[in-house]
Amino acid sequence: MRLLSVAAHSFRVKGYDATTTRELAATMGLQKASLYYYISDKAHLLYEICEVSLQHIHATVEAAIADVRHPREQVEQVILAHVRAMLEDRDMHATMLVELRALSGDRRTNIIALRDKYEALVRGVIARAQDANEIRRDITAHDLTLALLNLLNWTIFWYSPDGGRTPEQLADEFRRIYLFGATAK
Amino acid sequence: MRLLSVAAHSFRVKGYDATTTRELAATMGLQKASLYYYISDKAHLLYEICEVSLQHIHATVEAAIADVRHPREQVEQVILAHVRAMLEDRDMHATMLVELRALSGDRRTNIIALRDKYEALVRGVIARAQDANEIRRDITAHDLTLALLNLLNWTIFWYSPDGGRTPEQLADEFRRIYLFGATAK
DNA sequence: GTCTATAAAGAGATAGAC
DNA sequence: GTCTATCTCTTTATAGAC
Repeated sequence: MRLLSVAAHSFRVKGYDATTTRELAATMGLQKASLYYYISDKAHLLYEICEVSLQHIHATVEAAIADVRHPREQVEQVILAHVRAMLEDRDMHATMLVELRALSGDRRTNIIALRDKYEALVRGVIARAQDANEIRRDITAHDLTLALLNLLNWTIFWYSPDGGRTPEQLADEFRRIYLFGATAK
Repeated sequence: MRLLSVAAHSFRVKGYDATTTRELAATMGLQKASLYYYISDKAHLLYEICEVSLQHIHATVEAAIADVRHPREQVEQVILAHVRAMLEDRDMHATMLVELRALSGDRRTNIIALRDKYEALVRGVIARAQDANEIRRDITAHDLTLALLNLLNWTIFWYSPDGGRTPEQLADEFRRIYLFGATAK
């Protein structure tokens, strides 16, 4: 639905609270009241954005590792797929990352559950690579996962497609830094 | 000033726009009108929080590397000082990181300048370590800096002091991952 | 599906007394 | 410094016609 994209764009640039239903309606070429034919309330838009975002990332990363046997190669595919998915739709994913706190009640609970499920997917990949002795074991899979998501997620706030680098090039830099470190030659 | 801490806390938890001056006044034990004895407008609070946050991080990191000669040790000190400073006052620094977009005009310009100045400080450390061949040169100092700040900054959104780990322990994990990678043994 | 009109509540900020 | 009272504007959301 196009309304979701319009909302995601405004939510990323101005924030959820600072975006008014009037603006969204104007961008869609509608009157404010007409929005309520499509949505029950403003928070519903945010909820759907977060849901679509997390489901998309989960499915993309899951598909990327499906046919990969080697544990360390799985880690590499997670990095590439995650960066690609995020940067392909910055509006959606940046909104999900930053505006979750604006949700409340069941909506919030559901989105947090989806986020935890995705984290568990990544953590599983890391843990299996540790079992195969391909990833260091002096740091828990939990912390290695948080560090990886730190490294990848923040990118969405400074990346610009006009910067001359593709998501794939950036993902490869992150792959080298994450796996081999900044001191590697 | 205590008002700044109260505001920073609400801004981090609920967001700048979702926090009302009425709430801030109530938390301070004042009437809404009394706030305006201390501030000119609501955005002034956000501006001061961002300013104090960035000045504090800059000063802390600068002090941490002042007496360190060895280039790679400087990088290590940046990691430790940055993580320590951030986690010592999560309210202030998380607000600065997320709510900058709510500022406009000169206020926004000034804060972005402070942020750029801090990034330049870190980039200088990385670049000198590259010159000394202590840090890999197949990735630009610019990108190595962004990757490092990615890794460190996002932490503030999931770190809890109740989690059983100190900022120093986390900083050491980040140091190992950033310098030597997740595959190091 | 989309409109006009409007209800109902909440927001930031100011005036002026004490 | 802090108060009460209030202004003015903006917000989300609904009613009901077409």
